[in-house]
Amino acid sequence: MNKTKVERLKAQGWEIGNTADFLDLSREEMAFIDLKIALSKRLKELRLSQNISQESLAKKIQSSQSRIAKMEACDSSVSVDLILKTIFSIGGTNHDILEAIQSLGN
Amino acid sequence: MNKTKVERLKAQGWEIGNTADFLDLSREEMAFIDLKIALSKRLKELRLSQNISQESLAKKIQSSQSRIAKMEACDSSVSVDLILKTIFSIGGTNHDILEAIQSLGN
DNA sequence: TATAATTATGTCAGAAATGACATATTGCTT
DNA sequence: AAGCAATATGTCATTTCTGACATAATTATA
Repeated sequence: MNKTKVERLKAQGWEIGNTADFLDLSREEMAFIDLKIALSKRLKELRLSQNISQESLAKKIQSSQSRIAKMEACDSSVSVDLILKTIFSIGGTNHDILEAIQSLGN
Repeated sequence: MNKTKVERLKAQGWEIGNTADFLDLSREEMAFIDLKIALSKRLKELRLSQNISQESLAKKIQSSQSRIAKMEACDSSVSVDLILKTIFSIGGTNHDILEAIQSLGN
């Protein structure tokens, strides 16, 4: 554990070869990934606050447990669209989205 | 092209408001579309504020004029991912995203 | 400890999004 | 009005995302 951000991103499939590449990540690429991570965290918080398993949430939105897991892990194979739809489906509101983005600062 | 009815109407400035039920749109579908529309509007505002054509923006992000047009029209064939990436690419920040969402109220 | 429940990871066929292109439409300047 | 730049709309081959499934790893509970 205690992975660096680079390692976490790499583990999730983001194309980051080394530190140099990491530094080469443009501001806009970084902003997008940070936003996506914030949303996936908020999704997990919402689910846990309702004591719902990934499996039952998956059924609720007609998806699968593995895809929920990937959403919450901010896997590169999931879209922001899917994360947002899921947040709304679990009862989240614009306020949740706002808070998630505000947590990023700037 | 097959946009959804609500997206076409909304994009053209129709006030859908609370009559979503006749279109069978659930609360979460509505929330998602409203958010997407707000982001696409903000993208257009950002581009216009910089006096940039869709064509030159397209080159900047290695896309095409038609796709920029579809983003700004909130076409159903474009993802929120693409809209967000484009907003950041044109110089937008989290603050722009926040403002767009806040404009939705609630 | 075991063993059940939950979550994580890998894969893949089908579905959806993408850039590109053609062409239509609008808006602007003379 | 004509001509031109900008934007809108439609289509399509390729790329990417998705649900589903298997199974591994983790966590909870007996």
